[in-house]
Amino acid sequence: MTTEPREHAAYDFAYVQEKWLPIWDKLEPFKSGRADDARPKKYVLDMFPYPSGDLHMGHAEAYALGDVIARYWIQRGFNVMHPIGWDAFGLPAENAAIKRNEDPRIWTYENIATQKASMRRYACSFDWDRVFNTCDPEYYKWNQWLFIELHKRGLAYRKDSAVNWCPGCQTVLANEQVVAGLCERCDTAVTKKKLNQWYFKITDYADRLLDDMAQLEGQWPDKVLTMQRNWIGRSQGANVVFEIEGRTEPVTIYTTRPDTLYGATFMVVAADSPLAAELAAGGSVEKEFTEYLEKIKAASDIDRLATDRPKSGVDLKRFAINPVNGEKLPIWASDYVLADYGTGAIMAVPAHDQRDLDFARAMKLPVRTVVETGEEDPASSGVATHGDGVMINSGSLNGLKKVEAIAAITKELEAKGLGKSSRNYRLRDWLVSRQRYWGTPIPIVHCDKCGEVAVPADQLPLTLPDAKGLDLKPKGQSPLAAATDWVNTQCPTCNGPALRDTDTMDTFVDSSWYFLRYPSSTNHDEPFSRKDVDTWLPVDQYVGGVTHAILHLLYSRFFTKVLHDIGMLGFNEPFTRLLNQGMVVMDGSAMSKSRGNLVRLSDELENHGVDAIRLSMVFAGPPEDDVDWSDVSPSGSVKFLTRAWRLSGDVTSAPGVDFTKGDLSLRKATHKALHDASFAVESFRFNVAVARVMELVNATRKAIDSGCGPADPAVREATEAIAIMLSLVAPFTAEEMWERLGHKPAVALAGWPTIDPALLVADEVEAVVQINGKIKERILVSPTITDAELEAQALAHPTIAQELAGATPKKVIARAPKLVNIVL
RNA sequence: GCCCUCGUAGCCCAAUGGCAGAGGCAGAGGACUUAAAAUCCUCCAAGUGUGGGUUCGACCCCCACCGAGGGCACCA
Repeated sequence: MTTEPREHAAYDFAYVQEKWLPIWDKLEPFKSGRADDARPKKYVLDMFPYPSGDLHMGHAEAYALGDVIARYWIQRGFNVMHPIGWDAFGLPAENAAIKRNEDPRIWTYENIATQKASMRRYACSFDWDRVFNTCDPEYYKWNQWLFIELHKRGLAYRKDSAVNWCPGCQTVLANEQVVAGLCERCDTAVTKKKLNQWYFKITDYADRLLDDMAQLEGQWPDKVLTMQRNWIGRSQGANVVFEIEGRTEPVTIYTTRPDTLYGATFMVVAADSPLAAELAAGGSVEKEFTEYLEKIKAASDIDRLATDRPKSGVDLKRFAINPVNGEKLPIWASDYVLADYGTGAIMAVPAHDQRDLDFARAMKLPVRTVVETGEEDPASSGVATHGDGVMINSGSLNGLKKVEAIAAITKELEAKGLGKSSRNYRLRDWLVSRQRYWGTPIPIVHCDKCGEVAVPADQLPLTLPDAKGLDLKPKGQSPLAAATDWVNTQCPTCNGPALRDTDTMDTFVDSSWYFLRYPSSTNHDEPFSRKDVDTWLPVDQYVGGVTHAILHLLYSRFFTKVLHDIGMLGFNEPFTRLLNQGMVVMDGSAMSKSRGNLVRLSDELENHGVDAIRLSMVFAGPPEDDVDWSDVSPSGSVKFLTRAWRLSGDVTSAPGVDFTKGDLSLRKATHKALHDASFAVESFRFNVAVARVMELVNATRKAIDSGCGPADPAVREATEAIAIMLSLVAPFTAEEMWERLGHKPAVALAGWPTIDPALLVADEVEAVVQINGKIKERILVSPTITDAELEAQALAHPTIAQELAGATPKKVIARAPKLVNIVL
């Protein structure tokens, strides 16, 4: 736009936006420093977007918050890297491609261009030199390289397993794509299907993923740490060996309560485990068992997850021998025991485990209490007791407490070779295969002679075949399988005919290490250089939605640890500090087209301007809270920005004027605002920082209109401070103010004003005098007064003396210079 | 069922255990104006979900309950 400035009495945000964007393009204020930069580094990272269309309100909030942090540290003199890229592989592009019958690349790169242009207009302080997209062969080449590194170390492997299967979409689903038992996209009930798939062995890192969280304590939201702990779900217990009648091999069970071993009255094996099938085979129960197995396999996740589901199972008519007392325990098969947790078999102690008790009552099995807790007998109450108590009916354990009994029995079992202390995890290995087109091809060749062979590094990237001619519709097999020219290849080892793996990688692989690539985004020889990561990593501040609290963050932590072990990284946690912003909602619920409460970002920007929208997002409340757009007032933000902008036109002193000659009370307000705003930003209370700027704007307005007047140096000092503070939130307004104040762009690089500590202390402060906690008097005292002096002044005060009426205080608490409390 | 977070003016939100109010929205009145808009000034409001406890002193710490939101969910 080349319109001349209108005669605008009011601040014209549209004009100001068009005016500064090309100037900033030329200045490139946010290029992070290169090798010779002496400033201390800060790596501020926003979670990269998925290019699903243009930016929406959620992006507007996230990037506004990340920008405040990045711009703050730049002003504070740090060499800030604030990069952006696109998480560009994934199903929405594939679905759009199917619908439009074109290559997913077209939709993806168009959307990236759209989002990039919107980010520029939104004045994000990104370093545009470091951009990459995960669907660029130059990027996914390194996914493949990393896959092979994991494969070399046994951390990438294939296995048969029952995976989530959506009959509607004809594809496997990740756990996170199954919402309440339904496919998140088509709402079809998800079933299980046995498939041979690739996994990453994240379970090898379970303990470190848990224990290293100690480093993150206080730096990450507690909520996220708790969620990760629960997700990993480490439990401490013991494996116990039970002999089985008529079977050579004993069966090992896992329990967290070995102390209750004498209370076991039956054993349960997972119905879908090989063990259950073997124990049922050939016996009178085989038919009944097979029917049961068919029934539970047909059950959807919906049924399986129902909380009040009655227990079911089959008596296998076989017996296990309790190692501590030789008792014969009937063995049952049931679906309440999971085949892939622990050993897939449990000892059932109905008195002290609710599930076992429910099962025992349903099947009329005996209940034996072995911990006397003082509560009602579980056999009659139907409520299992979990608490501590005294062991009974337990041979050598009788009389012991829970902890003592666990130690004693574990030791006893270990001595006899019948058991040992053991740990289990809820965390499962990460299923990375996807039967989809738009992802990173798995760089493995299957050869009849040589088995699975990694594609040699010099043949990477293994690029996706052209989408033209491929049917991308989901049909249970990867679309890549149909690209016969691509699939048929030579074995890299024996040069014989071989087939490529046709699956692609989960897109979470792409995002698990992208933050390592930004410092080396143009490196063609390695995924990242050790020198670059040593310079920039770990990420000092990560900003993103809480929706990624578990998966993305857990996977990234896992990758970081693996790369640390390989020797490519010198640290083991990728993100030092984490901020989770809330969502933008409307009238209390998430925005959606179907709900009819969608607010379009482009409309809001059109109506109120970029700065007002950014300000509204930041000022709406604490960043981790949801922003309800019906509660915020963008027009109020416009009003405030206009008010601030007007100050810059009122200042009449010249740039460079000596501030120390300025009005003292306004100077104090300025320095206090700078001090408080710094503190607020550093503790993520951006809304409070904005409130401090508003106060200073009000104080400056008053000083101009009815105080020291526009020519006072303090008015310039205050207005310049306002421009600099506003540059974090409202860059256009701030830049315009900065120019009107007689400075050259860019205000983003002006530097945070130095705070004079002498101006932060008041000459006199008001101290409160309380009697028995009730305020009786306020007195003006020096801020440096001692406790004793304050106490003396308080007691000598006429009002207080009168109140006391000669009574001797029991106690006097003085907290100089704020208050005195006299206790009678 | 288990775990986590949060309840402060009409609304959004502030308050290192020390005067409950910083800021904003909405509302009322006034100045300016022929009038309106814009702008400026002034005013308005809760005793902190409920009940206990610790403390000289509690919005803040502890316990119980009520309410809202979120996470996990047959993990032995």
